[in-house]
Formats: sequence, structure tokens, C-alpha cells
Amino acid sequence: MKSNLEDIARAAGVSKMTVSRVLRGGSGFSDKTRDRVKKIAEAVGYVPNRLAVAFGADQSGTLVGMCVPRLTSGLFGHVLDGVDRALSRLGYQLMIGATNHSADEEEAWVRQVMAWRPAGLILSGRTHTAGTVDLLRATAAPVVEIWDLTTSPIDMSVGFSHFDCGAEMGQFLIRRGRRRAGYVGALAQTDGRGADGMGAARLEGFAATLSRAGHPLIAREVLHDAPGFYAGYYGLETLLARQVGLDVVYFHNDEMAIGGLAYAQSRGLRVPEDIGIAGWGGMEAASILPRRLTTTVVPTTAIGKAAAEALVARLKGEAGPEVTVIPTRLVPGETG
Amino acid sequence: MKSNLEDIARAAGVSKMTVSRVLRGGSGFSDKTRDRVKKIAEAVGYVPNRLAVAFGADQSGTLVGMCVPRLTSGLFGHVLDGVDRALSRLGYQLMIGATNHSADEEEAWVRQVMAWRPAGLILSGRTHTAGTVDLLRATAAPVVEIWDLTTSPIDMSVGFSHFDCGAEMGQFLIRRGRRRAGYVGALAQTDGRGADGMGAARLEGFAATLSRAGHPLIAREVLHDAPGFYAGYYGLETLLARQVGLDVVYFHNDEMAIGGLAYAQSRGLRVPEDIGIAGWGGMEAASILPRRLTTTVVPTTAIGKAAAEALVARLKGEAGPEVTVIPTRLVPGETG
DNA sequence: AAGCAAAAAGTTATCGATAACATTCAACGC
DNA sequence: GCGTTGAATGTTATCGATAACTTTTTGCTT
Repeated sequence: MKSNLEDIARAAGVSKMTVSRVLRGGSGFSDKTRDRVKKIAEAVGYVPNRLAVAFGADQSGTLVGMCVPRLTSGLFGHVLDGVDRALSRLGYQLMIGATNHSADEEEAWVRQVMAWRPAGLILSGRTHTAGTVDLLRATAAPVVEIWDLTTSPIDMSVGFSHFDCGAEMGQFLIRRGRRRAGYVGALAQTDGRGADGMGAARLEGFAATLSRAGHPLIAREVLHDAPGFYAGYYGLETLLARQVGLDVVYFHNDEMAIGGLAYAQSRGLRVPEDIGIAGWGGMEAASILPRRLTTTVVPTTAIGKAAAEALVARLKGEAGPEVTVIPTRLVPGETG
Repeated sequence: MKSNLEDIARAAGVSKMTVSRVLRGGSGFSDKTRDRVKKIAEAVGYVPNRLAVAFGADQSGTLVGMCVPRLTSGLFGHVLDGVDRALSRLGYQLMIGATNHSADEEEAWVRQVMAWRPAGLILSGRTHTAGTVDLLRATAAPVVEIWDLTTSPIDMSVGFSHFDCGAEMGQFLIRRGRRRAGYVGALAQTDGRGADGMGAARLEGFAATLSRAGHPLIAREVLHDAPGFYAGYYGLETLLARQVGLDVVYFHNDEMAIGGLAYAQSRGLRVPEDIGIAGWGGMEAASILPRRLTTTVVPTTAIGKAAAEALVARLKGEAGPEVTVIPTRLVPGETG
């Protein structure tokens, strides 16, 4: 990893500049020179120093930063995958970080990653600290906020409305005759910064719709825990212990809903006869249960892809849409 | 994002060098100067340019590259999380990539990321192209190979033996009286490069153990597909259509095993009475099913953490172990 | 107040690639 | 064979931080 343009230039008996031109493949050299330089570069295993390129341009043209709430989330894994596939094909590098659902941690990450002068950033959610927003506004780098759509993005936004997801599920459950609904969530915000803005927005949309229909949400249980199977299992246990007579429970996500399903079965409750269960997210497992889970499918990979494409378009100077809506799809299933 | 040391130096009436010293907090400046410089740096929102630092040192001291087979894998999500938590705490940045189970794609990624002169690399698996190995050996950067343990690592290795996982499960199922075993895998290698070396090693260990016990593997079905629920579902369907009388099926991973479980239930097969099912990996869902899945739990986060720590130790010049074994744990469950 | 050590601050060179500009060279028409 | 043109190639400056070195200032002793 030691050879540079200078070494190749010396070996080929030309100047650094000629080598640079050859290796980037433009024009300004003879076929003979090109062949000789290329052969030498190949032989010494030349790897261009992107640090030098980026530094010279005071902008690392192929570096993109992406920050997600949790790296262990199945949904975000797919988003990440969508982004990575779209970007790596074009020669971009992905620098990642996790906020652990804390806007302060996000700010710390943004500050760190900005030091690398990335060509662009992809952030998750629309809740950021004032410091983060200042930092980003002071930058020319394009920023895509994904997941939770915002009508006034810092720069660009790709995703859908969590509020609408909740509202749609509320309407659906009302239409199915549900009248006494509960909610089980997780990751209650601990730092007062709207850390779980997205789950909270779904709950709001859900609750608002139920109220409008005249059958308001009766009970809710929000755990200070990772939104996984266990949280769903114990969350439903807690909720049912506190409140009798619920006929449906809406969960923060599918993992929790499947956990809830497991609890209901362990208690001998029939789903959906005794109690309905609805999730959110559309994890693969949900569609292969004995009874298909009633849930909202989120096109995760498509969101990642769209975010990457919006970013790349902006980097190429093309004028793209400020807001890209990627619609979710309510899947009726057999548990709601 | 425009201010640099020069700007601050000018504003403070000192030289760049003094500003540099103050901001890195060493010595060689008066308290008065320090306060003034710090105040100005704060006011202009100075973000140091790591590109310049890394370039000057011809090594990006805080950049670590990590490559996983798939970003959508729950297991690797946890590994990634373990790595990220350990590294971000120490101020390192993580650059990621996915091989999509292709050694060639890995080489392409390594080539790209080496251009950033990372302080170290974390790779998944022990199967690499000759080109990758050459590239890495020519580098001073520490490399940790995780997941599949190798006794002769390029540099360092953290993980466990997939062969042993398969062997252990084979022994266990034999002890439970299983005599006619099948296997359902996925990600059949299409490019002949050992793309799925790790699942293949488990299968080998499994088959070898069964043979030694006198009850060799009867049927196997390896799909050209992502190893998810669907693959498990249809994989078992295919296997059972081809071969009657199987009394247990070992799956590539838990997701596939759960898919298989769903197929068995859909066909009215009783588990484990009519057919046993065993998975691998230890996804959270597996432990909350009505019947706990027989599987091997892999301490994913611990592997990530150990890999990060081994890398950091090496970067600090400490002599660490070449090979770190992170033991897996067979969980008997009730399906095998 | 001179002398001297130590602290404070400044100067220079450097890392690799490339844009912008400068120069050399070859081929061609007349 | 001489000027012209365009292709081929070379030179210089630059990006920001910092190591290594040099100079200036301060503070203290006698």
C-alpha cells in the first residue's frame, strides 16, 4: 500500500500528471504511454489514495454518511441494504452510525462524520437537535432524511407518514368491529428529545382516529426497552393485567406483535376471536405465521434505494424532488 | 463547514500551530491564549478536517472498515452493533460494505476501502480471494477475520468453528434418537468460490458426525436463495417431497427453521413427534415460539465487541491474541 | 540588571492527487 | 522546410493539519 503516482511515474519515465491522466482514463497521452503506465500500475498493485484526492478537493466526493436508530433492527437492516446496493454500485463508500434513539448521540455522530467532509448524509427520522440542524445547514452537503416524512426537510426527505400508518390501522380495526383498543409500544423517550418520534407518531395517528370514530384508545403500555419479541410478550401481559375487556391491541412493530401473539397463545386466548393483534413494519416472519399478522408493510429496501438515488441525483447537480413519498401498505392478515 | 485553523489563528492573532496545539490540548501555550482560541473555535463552530489529518499522516487513524456477507442478516446486525458500540465510544468511524456472499465482491470492496487507508479492517469469514489476501498482506493495517474461526488467520481471528457447531448438533440429535436426518440450506454457491463457506462448514460437521455415528445424512436441499423464512418453508416442502421417512431436519439458520416449522404445521405434521426441527444462530424469536426451537445460540454482539477490542489493542500497539474463541451454545429446545 | 532556562509562539516542510497553466513535440499543408 | 495546429507531456500551486525545528518572550536567580 505504499506506491503512489510518483513511483509509477518514475518507473515509466513520465511525470505524475501523465500517470494521473492515464489512470483516470481521460485523454492527453499516447497509446504507448498508456499501456506502459497501466502495466506498471498493475504490477505494483497501485491503489489510489482517496484521502489525498478528497483532501485536495476539500470534499470526499464518494463518501456518504448514514445514521440509523439501531443497527439491530431488521427493518433498518433492509434500508441499509437498499442504500448500500445503490451506492456501492456507483463507487460510493458508506460510513455508518447508530443513534440508539438519542438525538444527542446523533449530533455527536454528525459532528464526527462531518470531519470527513462527506459528499452527503442520510439521517433517520426528522427529530434532530438544534445543534445538528445548525451543523447541517452550515454545510453544502446534501442531506436526506428518511423514514419519517417531513414536509419541511433540512434538504430532502424520503419515506412515509407514521401518523398516517397509525390512522389507517385505526380505521381498519374500527371497520373490523373493534371497539376497545389498547397499544403496546417500547423505547419510551428518556431524554425528553422525542427520541422515539416515529413510534409516537403512529400512536398519535392511531389514537386520534379511534377518538374521532367514537371509540377511543383505552389503555397503553410503553416499555423502556428494545422493541423486540420479549417486550411484546411482557408488554401485552402487563397491559392485560391492567385493563380487562380489550378486543384488539396495536403493537409498536411486528416483532412485538409476534411476542404478543405468543403471550396470547400461552394464555389460551384465541386470536383474533378473543383478542385482535396488529403490528407494524412487515417483517418476513409475519407473513408465514399460521395466521398472517395484520400489519403495515413498509418497503424498506425501496426507501433505502430512493434515498440513495435522491442523494446521488443531487450530487450530480440534478434537481430532484424535495420530498419522495414511498407508500406503505396495510395487510389485513388474520389476527386483527 | 468552512473555517480552518488558519481562520481561527487570524482571528485570535496567533499562528495556526498555536491553534492546533490548543485544540488538541497539549502544552505550549498560555492560559490566556488557550481561552481566546477555544472561544473563537467554539464561536465559528470549527470542525477539524480529518481528511487533512489522515492525509498528512498517510493513515486515517480512526477509520475502520467492516465487511459482512449481508446487511439484512439479523445475526450480522448484532455483530455490527457490537463493533459499532465498542468503536464509536473510542472515536472511531465505521465504513461498511456487504459481500453478498461473493468473495469477488469482497475483494472489490477491500480495494475500494483500502484507498481510504483505514486504520484496520474487520472481515467476515475466512474465505477470501488470492487478490484480497495479497492486498491485505501488503498492508500494515491490522485485519480481524470474524465469524468463522481460522487457525491461520491473515492477522487476527475472532469467532467459533462452524464445523463444530454442525458436529455438536449432529451428536445431540443422535442422542435424542434421531436416525434419519435431512438438511435444508440456502445460498448455494454459484461462482464456485466457496461463497457460503460458513453454512457449508456446518453441514460438513453435521454430516461427518452423523456418518461416524452410523446414521448418515439421508437428504439435503440447498436453495439458491436468501436464507429466510420462505426459503425454509419451501425448502422443507421440497425436501419432504423428495425423501420420505425423515425424522429430523437441520436448517441453515433459525429463520429457515422457523419457516420449516411453519410448513410442518401447515401440513399437520407434529413437531417434534412426526419430525424434528433444528436451527442455528439463536434469533430472539426462536426462544419465544410455543415450542422453543432447538438451535445453537451464537453470541453475536460479543463477537463484534471482541473483534473491535482486538483491533483497537493492535492499533495501540498492544500484543493481543491471534485467535479469540467465542463459544457458541447449543440450546436443546423442544423441536429437535 | 545580566544571564539563563523554560515556556510560548512561530516557521517550514510534508503528505498525494489534480486543476490550471506552460511547454514540447509531431504531423501536415503549402 | 517552415509555420501552424493540436496532441502529448511537464510544472506549479493547492488543499489543512502537524512534526520538527527555530525564534521570541517570560520569569527567575544572583
